[in-house]
Amino acid sequence: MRIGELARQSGVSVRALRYYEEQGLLESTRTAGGQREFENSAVDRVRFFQTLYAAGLSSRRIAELLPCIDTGGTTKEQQAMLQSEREALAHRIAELHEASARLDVLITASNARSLEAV
Amino acid sequence: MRIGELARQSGVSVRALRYYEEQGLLESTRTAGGQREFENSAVDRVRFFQTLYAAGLSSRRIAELLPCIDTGGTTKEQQAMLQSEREALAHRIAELHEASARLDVLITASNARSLEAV
DNA sequence: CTAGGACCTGACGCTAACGTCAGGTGCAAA
DNA sequence: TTTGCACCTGACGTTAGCGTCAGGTCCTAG
Repeated sequence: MRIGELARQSGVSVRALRYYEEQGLLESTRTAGGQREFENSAVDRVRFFQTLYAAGLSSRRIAELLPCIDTGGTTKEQQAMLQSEREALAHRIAELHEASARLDVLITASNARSLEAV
Repeated sequence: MRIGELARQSGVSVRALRYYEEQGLLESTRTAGGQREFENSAVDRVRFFQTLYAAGLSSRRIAELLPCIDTGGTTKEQQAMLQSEREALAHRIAELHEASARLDVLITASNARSLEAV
């Protein structure tokens, strides 16, 4: 499929797709006229990137993890990278929980005052 | 305390502290010579900011939430803001879990292959 | 064959959260 | 009083992840 179709199906902009390719995250063949041609599997791949981006990974980091993603992470180094990334994610999740808890304190404190007023 | 001391105690750079003040997140008095003077409570405040930053909030967003933080969020709008922010956090946490799960699949798949080799 | 929408390659623009000078002042110790 | 480190105010630099022209080509329907 061409880039516009991939953009529609994966829900990102054409510009973003070209950027991903530039960063080495996506591959494509070219038509005789020089237009990009993507595999159908690129749709899932791009969606996966979105998930990783949402989780706070950078393009560079995703590119580093790509061999693990494509080959399944066979070497020890790749295993270690996946592990450390998962730990980093766990750390980030904990931070979010912390922030959420802090907000909860504010919310419930305010509710308490509202109740006092009654 | 002065800005360098605050930086040390809160673990952020002097530049960052000036930036926070510029964004309306921090207040300070000035000495006769024009140097910033901070309350001791600023240390916790800055650490709280770090927590919120880590959770993905922007300076602007934190500034919007400040009235809730300082007064405890009394008005309905403030309550609504805190609630919606907490929901946004929950959403982000879910995204992180999703990403973590995707990584797990890769890791365990690889382990499975390692076992096959045995 | 032609219109015109999709695509191409630069290349500059943008925002956030600071980093990093530069050039000058405050302040506390000796 | 003289160091000399801490602090001050600009103001430009940096990075990521695209957005957005500009100017030109491809492709396909009619």
